[in-house]
Amino acid sequence: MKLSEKKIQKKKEDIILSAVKIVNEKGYQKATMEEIAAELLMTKGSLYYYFKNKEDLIFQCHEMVLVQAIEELQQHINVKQSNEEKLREMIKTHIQYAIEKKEMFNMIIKPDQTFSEDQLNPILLKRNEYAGLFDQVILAGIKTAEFTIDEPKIARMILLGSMNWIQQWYNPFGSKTIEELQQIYADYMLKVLK
Amino acid sequence: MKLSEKKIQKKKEDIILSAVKIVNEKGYQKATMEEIAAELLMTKGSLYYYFKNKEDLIFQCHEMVLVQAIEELQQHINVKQSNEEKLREMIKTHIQYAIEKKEMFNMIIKPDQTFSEDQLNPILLKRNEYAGLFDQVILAGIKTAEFTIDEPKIARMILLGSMNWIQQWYNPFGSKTIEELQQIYADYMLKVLK
DNA sequence: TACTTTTTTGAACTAAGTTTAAAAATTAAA
DNA sequence: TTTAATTTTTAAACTTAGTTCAAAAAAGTA
Repeated sequence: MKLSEKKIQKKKEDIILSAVKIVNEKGYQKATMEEIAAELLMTKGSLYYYFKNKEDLIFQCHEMVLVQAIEELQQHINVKQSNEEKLREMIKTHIQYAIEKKEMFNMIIKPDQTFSEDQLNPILLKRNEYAGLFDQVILAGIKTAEFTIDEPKIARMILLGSMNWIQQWYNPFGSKTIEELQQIYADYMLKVLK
Repeated sequence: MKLSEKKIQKKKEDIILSAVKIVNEKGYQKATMEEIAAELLMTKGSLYYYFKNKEDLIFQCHEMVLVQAIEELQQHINVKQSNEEKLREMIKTHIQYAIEKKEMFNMIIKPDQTFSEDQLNPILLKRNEYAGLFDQVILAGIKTAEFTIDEPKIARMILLGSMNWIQQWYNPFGSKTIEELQQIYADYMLKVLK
């Protein structure tokens, strides 16, 4: 009983990892069930033993990636001192994700293009959890007078929106390195908050 | 000759309008050729007499919408006086589009999720044309010392990115009206530029 | 009216997601 | 260790949406 459940769990994770890999390469639409299965030397039919359908599989990929991202952000909140410093680190982390996990990130930020009604709600909850970490730091910064701003929620959405946009134009061979972008964005975003 | 060409042109426009309508309602994926045709009391096969394939049809929808948007922006540049005022108006217009033409806007801002290599280039050119209008005003504002900023291109991408993001969370029944949002965004974005 | 060209159609084809009955592999029992 | 039960995988069939195509219908022309 216990053993076979672990085995099935392991298999699910393997499939999720394969799917994450292929979605990262090709995006949701072009990642076919066949290719995801082939990666593991299976046939696509087998995937339906573990997942209800493609949407369910990708949903669980989504969960895995977003949970990791939240954990990573959380660490930054715990470590740094001033709220400005915390936020700078969070901005850097977010930009890193936006650039390096582009396709998966895409599903996370625009879930409505991928998922249907019933899956959308838990996704939006997780996303709010992520955004809430930024809110925490912004509100704390307002309390300590590091930031002065009337609309913290909108400011946060400006922050995330502008950062999410980076992956639309970022070019690894462009004139700016990731580090430079992280620096510039952190600076400009703090101008909004101050 | 002339007459029949006009007739065919008219028909193409009808199809494009039908497609724009349905894409606006359902997004690219869920807008089927069948439904687009049915709207005009045709069968889907007929569409292929006028357009090479779905991508081509949607591409031409894209062109039509983006050309209109550029024209509208251009008018704001011509009318207003200071660069700050121009930019405020442009921001308001952009936000209006982002909210009211959500699905079509989506295709425009994330064309890589919809189009393939060969169609992508002309699309990116048009998009640059649109973005270029913002650059114009930002650079003019730097010259007149209305704005002080080292990275005008990145600032522009922050502007557009944060505005494009609005449609992800905007809710017509939420606590902020479009007009309030336009005002707040214009204010916050100018904090970045100043 | 008869002929030609344009437009539309409906059926067939393809590709990808999904279902399913049966085969294969694994596990448990005798 | 053989047999039976259960789990897992498969291959084929099915569905849906995009696409192609030959033929029919409609429109235009002489």
